[in-house]
Amino acid sequence: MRLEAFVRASRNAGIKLTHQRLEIFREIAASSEHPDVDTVFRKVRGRIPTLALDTVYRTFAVLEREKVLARVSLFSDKARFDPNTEPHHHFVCTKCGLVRDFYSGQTEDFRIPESVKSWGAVDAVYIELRGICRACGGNL
Amino acid sequence: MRLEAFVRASRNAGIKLTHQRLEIFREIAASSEHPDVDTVFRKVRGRIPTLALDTVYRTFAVLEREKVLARVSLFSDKARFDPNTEPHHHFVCTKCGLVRDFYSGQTEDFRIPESVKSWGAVDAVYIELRGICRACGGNL
DNA sequence: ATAGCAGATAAGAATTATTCTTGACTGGGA
DNA sequence: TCCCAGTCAAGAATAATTCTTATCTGCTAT
Repeated sequence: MRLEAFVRASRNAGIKLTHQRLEIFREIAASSEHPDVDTVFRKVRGRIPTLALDTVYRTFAVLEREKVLARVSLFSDKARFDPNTEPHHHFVCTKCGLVRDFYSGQTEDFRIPESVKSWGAVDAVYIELRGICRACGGNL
Repeated sequence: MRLEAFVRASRNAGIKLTHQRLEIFREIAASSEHPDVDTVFRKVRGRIPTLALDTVYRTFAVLEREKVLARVSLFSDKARFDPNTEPHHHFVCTKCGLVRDFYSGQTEDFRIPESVKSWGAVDAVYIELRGICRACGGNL
């Protein structure tokens, strides 16, 4: 169960296990929909009426640093656009945010899992290779 | 050449081909680094000093709608977090934004292109299946 | 070539998401 | 129980994005 991992990670990292953090974690762990910060805030506030939105942000930041959870999508803050309209993929440096295009014929071979097929129709297979670019110390 | 596609698409869509739009498109088409809106704004402003930031946003919105370019990363505006720390992938509905997790053993088989290897070290293969969920009309 | 107009633009205000500041508070070790 | 580093709430501050309004301009029909 995820709650245990959370408790364990908190102790390891020397992070205080507060009521707020517990409820925030409970909320996001209970959902399979990756709710945004504000949604979590409103839900948890039902249980802790004095909760501040900033506490939700800070809690997520801490849990992300401790790898208890991960941010969905690396490119978060600023909008970026891609003039390349052919189907292609990206290599992304998780350190500096560098993005480079690459192509692969292998997407044809990808077998869509049955579970996914039952959720809807798949139009595109997008692959993101995440790593560290040379400038940041990858492949030295 | 991309500029032609842009000019063609503009005419097709009945969009006016203004000086500003041309320069904004030139700027992003010239770069392979998917610069953010503000970077494009500053560069183009060197050539058109009266350019407004909002024009860059509007131009990208129009070009995105006309499919002349695409937004890098679907989840743009709000931060979302994922309590699932095992390696996994996502099915994303491009209409309503629904996100569901799925697993696949096939990432092991993915051959990293040589070009990518030369850019840096790859740590993870993330796959995003994009389509339309049932609720939005997929798989009817 | 020119007029007229639908659509585009600049400028700055407004909105929305996120982070910072400050002073009060608390979990948990000594 | 005391202590204090770390945490919290509240609201201000920042940053990204969008909206409003008045002015202007590309383009089609003339």
